[in-house]
Amino acid sequence: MSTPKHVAITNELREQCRQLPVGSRLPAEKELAAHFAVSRMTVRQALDALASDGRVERVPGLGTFVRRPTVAMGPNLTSFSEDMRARGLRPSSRLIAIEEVSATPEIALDLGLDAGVPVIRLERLRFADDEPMCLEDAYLPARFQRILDDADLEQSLHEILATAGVVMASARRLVRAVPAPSRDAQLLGLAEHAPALEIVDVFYDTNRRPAHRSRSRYRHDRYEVRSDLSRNADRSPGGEPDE
Amino acid sequence: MSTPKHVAITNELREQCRQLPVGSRLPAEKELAAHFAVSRMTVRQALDALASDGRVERVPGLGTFVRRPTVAMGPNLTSFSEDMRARGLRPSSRLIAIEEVSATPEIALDLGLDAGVPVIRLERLRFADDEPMCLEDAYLPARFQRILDDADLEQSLHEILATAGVVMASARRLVRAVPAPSRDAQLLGLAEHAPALEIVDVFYDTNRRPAHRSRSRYRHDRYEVRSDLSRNADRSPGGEPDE
DNA sequence: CTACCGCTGCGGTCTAGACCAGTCAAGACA
DNA sequence: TGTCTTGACTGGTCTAGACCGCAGCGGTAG
Repeated sequence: MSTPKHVAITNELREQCRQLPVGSRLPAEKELAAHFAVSRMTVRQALDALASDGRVERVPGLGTFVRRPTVAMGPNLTSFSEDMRARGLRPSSRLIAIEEVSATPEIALDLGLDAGVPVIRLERLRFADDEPMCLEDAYLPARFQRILDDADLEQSLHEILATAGVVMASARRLVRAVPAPSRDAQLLGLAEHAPALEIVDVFYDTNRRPAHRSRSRYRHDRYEVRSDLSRNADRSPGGEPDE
Repeated sequence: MSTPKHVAITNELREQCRQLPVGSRLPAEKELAAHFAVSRMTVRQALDALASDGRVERVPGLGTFVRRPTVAMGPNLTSFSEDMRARGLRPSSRLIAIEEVSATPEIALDLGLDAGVPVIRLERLRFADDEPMCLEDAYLPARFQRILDDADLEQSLHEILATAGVVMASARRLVRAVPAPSRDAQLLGLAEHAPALEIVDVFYDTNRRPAHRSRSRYRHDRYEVRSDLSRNADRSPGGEPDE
């Protein structure tokens, strides 16, 4: 048994959540424990993971409920695929390149690696409703090689990694405007020297380890970033886990 | 006992982490369990919480170590002046226009007014260390007329309003890339048709009333937006999971 | 001296119970 | 009819063990 039971159960339940309607109740912990033939504590570990991912909401005395509304942008971390679906568009991708390259100092810094070590580079043209939306240039640590080897890289990278137990929990984001290089403009269907919205994300997994660094150039006429700001953006050290 | 043991232990250990040097090792789980007179699972629950907060790093076979506190500031609302100072630059402004105009439908919607009512329009060229940084086109409800009459509009608008008791508490932000119109490019010192980073903010005061709507076009080569994303950016009201 | 091997201590996982507090509906009582 | 009690749920907390794989150390064999 290479993967821990609670990880397997987490994945199994995550898949079920995807298919269940929002708001529906999951089986009780005892029932899940019986169904998976494990102890209740193990089921709870899986449910805790789903709850901290925001996919599920646990209500004492009532049950555990599917919570899909992962709604809008704002301070919420979303993958391209989630983002597009939230905007009512159908995401798809075309793989342009996948290769092993040496990490540049910048990439190495973002991924917490030494410069020059091998990393995986992934270039994808991403579509929304079959229209080009952005060109993505992504880098991942070489330790994900096996995961990516078995995966369909025209699917959501975040879902591929999540299935392998690597869940993105936070990200550092940089947004700027750049003139689209002519190759990018051509791929995106833009005029020469049209502006592009460049977003550089460094994603961290649940262990606070950098797991994915991407630079995406979006069509300026098809994409904008929404966010909400507030004066008191502070996380409290208080005991209450919610709110 | 009103607070669960694992919460109390979490708080106790968090305090200890603050005082211990970064990188130092915490006592082993067994020792902590003995010290707090609880089971090891309870200690683990506390340590899991600290680990997911990033205050502690757990290394199998070695121990649990204090991590450097991660700053991870959320999306903070800042005025242009605060923003520039935070980047180590000296903010200044040149007032280009102040006038009373009729609200367009878009402006009226953002400010919660009826289309056509008079609003105050303010156009300012904003500098950082005396170099052009952005061109701001701002709209405010006419009720602020008297406040603005007495103010030096080359200072921070947010500070002027705060002095009059109108404090900005939250904002909705839109970020996109646009080709700079030639007049804007000229004022900003950009080449014709260079990209600009356009940020549209609608600021709300402490009463959740819209108070200020601005569209700023930033030089793409001098400005970028940084932000932190996380998976759990909960929404406030008591939205129950049932339909 | 080096290479290997086993020991010990560490966190990671897992179990099979237990009791608590909250929710809610059904039944008992006024 | 209306209110109260009861009990059968739920998830929340907690225990006292167990075995695993990994890291580091020290001793031993080459």
